[in-house]
Amino acid sequence: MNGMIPKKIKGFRDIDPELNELRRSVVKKAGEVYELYGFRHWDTPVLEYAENLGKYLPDKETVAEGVYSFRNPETEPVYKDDGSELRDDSDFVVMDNHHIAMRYDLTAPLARMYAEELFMQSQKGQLTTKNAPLFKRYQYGPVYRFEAKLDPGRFREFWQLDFDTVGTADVSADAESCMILSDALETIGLDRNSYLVKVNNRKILSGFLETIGISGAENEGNVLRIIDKIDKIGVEGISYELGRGRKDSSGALIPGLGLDPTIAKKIGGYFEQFTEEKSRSEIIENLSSLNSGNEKFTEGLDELIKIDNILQASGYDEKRVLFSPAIVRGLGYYTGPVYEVESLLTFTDSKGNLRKVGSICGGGRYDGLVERLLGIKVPAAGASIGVDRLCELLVLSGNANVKMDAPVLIAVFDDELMGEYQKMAAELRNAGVSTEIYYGAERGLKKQLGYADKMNSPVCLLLGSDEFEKGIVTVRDLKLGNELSDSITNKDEWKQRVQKEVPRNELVSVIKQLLHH
RNA sequence: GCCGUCGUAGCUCAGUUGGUUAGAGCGUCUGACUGUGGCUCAGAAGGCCAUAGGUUCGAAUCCUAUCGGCGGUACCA
Repeated sequence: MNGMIPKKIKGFRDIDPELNELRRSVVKKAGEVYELYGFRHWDTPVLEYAENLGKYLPDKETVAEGVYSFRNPETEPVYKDDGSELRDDSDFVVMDNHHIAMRYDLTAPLARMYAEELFMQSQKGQLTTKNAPLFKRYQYGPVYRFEAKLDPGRFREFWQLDFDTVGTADVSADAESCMILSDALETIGLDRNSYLVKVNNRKILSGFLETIGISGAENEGNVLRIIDKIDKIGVEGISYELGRGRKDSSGALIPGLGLDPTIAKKIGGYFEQFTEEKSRSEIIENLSSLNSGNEKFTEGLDELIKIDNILQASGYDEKRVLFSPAIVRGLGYYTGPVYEVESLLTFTDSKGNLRKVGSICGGGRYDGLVERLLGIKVPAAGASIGVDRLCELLVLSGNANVKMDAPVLIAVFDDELMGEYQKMAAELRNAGVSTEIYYGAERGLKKQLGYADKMNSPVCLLLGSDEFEKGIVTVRDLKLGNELSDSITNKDEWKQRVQKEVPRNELVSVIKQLLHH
């Protein structure tokens, strides 16, 4: 040992076969839905230059907050904005060990991939917002965040399953995002009543705040961050936090934003109207009546109306997609419609409390993300399923029904017969039956059957010299044995029922029959 | 990060106001059953009571720090 006991890093997990299977089925089913909408599967690397990933660079004050990053062991040229190599006074190319970071989502790498492809064109001025190519892709895989607090379903390494459309400003793409999320979740196996896609528009929020005198990215962000908590602390709670602050249930003091009470009241009053669920048309009506002619607000509202029209035309009612004017989404980069999916499934925790995991998908429109890398505004929209959180939820709520086929186990009695064991195994595998020969060191039959039991093997094959000479195989139906084990009375009789001798040349067909019942 | 709370066998937990040798159930292993798991019976192993200090004649129990879990809060591209 080198000063470290074997253990995994906090927030990282070993994935067992059952969870792997569940995750695989989630990704497969949702991916097929994405493909139905014309998205193609791409992958990008886990590591990226930190500069490309966003503003989260080490060595700045935002340091490593939330990201895993380090220096590239290899030195490479430093580039200027126009893509040419930076040179020092002696005209040598400036080399550096660039900062490298593990991706914290799949959207930033998408922006990099898109921007990388078009960089030269953009430098030559051949690329404009107008002719930026349309690009649709979906992608899944692990992303990494250096989270301080790890809730159930929240990890430092976790999978996301994204789809994005780059190169369109049409909010039809946003409407489609909501439809896709709904379709995907239902294909994965969620009931229509067990989730809700909720939609809002940042332009409406921003416009509203502007009308009451809150503008500028920082002020807006501060307020939005508090509004985002409305689900948790209610309208009253956010009023306090906007103003003087409040004390929470644990007695901790939460500092307020210190806004003028009349402004805080206006904000509270606005959201008060949306605390109960309303139909999309009611919300549109409601928002229209609140519209004082602010440009952003009007634009956002028009987009929402368009989204509603598309959803209606496509047959997505309020059971699937709702408008929810208090949805903010934490991410700073959203510029228009935002959406998230709330799971309504519940589970009981170890203390017997009924719990939810909350949001399982999120997305929205981010018209500025590619611009940061390319200098040209390229509109984009997309969404992501939090695969691991969803899997956790499916397991906890008892909705994870993946079937795992375990292999037939061939018990080993005699090394001399190993050739025969291999031959049986090959025959079964050729017939598509997954088969395993017991290679454990301890060969007591108890051990071997115990292993088969643990692996959940449906069948165990016993072949010793007796059977070999007689040209038979003893086939033990472990699955049937398990079913009968409750009613076991007479051991010998029970053994007779679950075990039979099968002629060697009929083995494959008998096993296939056994497995299919 | 901050506040609170908890930490006793592999797991779930008992453990009296500080008092001798720290318990149970489940699981594991062994045997009854030398080629037959689950049922049954008999037995065994397994603990520096999270770690490190301190208080005390005496600490699983009280105090402090650290680490880990949980809850809340903050942050979340």
